[in-house]
Amino acid sequence: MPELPEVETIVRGLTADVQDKIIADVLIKRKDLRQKMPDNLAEILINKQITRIKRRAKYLLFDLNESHSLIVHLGMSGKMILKKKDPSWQKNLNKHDHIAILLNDNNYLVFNDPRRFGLVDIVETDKINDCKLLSVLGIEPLTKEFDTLYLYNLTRGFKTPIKQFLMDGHKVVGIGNIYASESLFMAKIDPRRTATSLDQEESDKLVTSIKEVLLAAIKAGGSSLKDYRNAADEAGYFQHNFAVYSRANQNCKNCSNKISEIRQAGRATYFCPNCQK
DNA sequence: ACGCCCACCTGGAGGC
DNA sequence: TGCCTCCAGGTGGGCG
Repeated sequence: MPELPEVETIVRGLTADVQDKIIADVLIKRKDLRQKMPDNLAEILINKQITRIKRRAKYLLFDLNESHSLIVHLGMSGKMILKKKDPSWQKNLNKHDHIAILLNDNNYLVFNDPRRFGLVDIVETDKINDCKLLSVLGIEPLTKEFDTLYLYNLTRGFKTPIKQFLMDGHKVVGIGNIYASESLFMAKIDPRRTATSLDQEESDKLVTSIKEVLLAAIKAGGSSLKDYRNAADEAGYFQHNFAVYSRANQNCKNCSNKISEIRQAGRATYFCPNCQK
């Protein structure tokens, strides 16, 4: 569920209230997520200060005393929510709350993930870029390095459809099923086109569109289709601005033709066959 | 290496 | 009410 804008919204939401706090206690209820939590996770976390909260791709990163970094991925259904102080915090956890982190102001962070496609891991901060999860990641789309020529060169030789290419985190990170459809609509590019078929002009439009769509979604606090919530447990509202996603058979906002829904690699894709070539 | 398919897991929605 | 099928913001492993 959460793509780059949703994770970024959580990072921004947590920063003011969580940065510089010290971890006072940790309760782990369930370790068997997509990847099993390390056995020594709680003992590493306790008494560490959360010095910085960052995002890389769709990962939340919590730097701890410049020694370790806590890595959290929300998968499809994960939430990371800051809850107000509660003397019975350990007893009042909900179903699918897998780990709770008590801070020294007695507020506590809860990671909830019904489908358990997410994960929680801990690595030494100076080795974070070499760790298995992060070392394979592609470029951040909101950096200046991600420009027309970068995308043009990156796509050379790839016959996979451009929509699937955009969703491949080994190439470009953060773009999931919603923002891939939205970006391609804005760039007027057919999602079924092969990646390598894009010329420089189209690469330019696509780079611009990706950045615009992601920034607009961050500004709107992310998209909440069903269960996405920010750090304060509130819904985002970018879903009201979708041009094509989940709008099958509705009118295109440009030309008023019907929006099409197709399946690509098992995922729904939405596009306007009239506008997108 | 690339491109494709599948699995992982739970819950909500809709059909009958 | 209940049962069944399909669907969902992600990702990596395994195959040819």
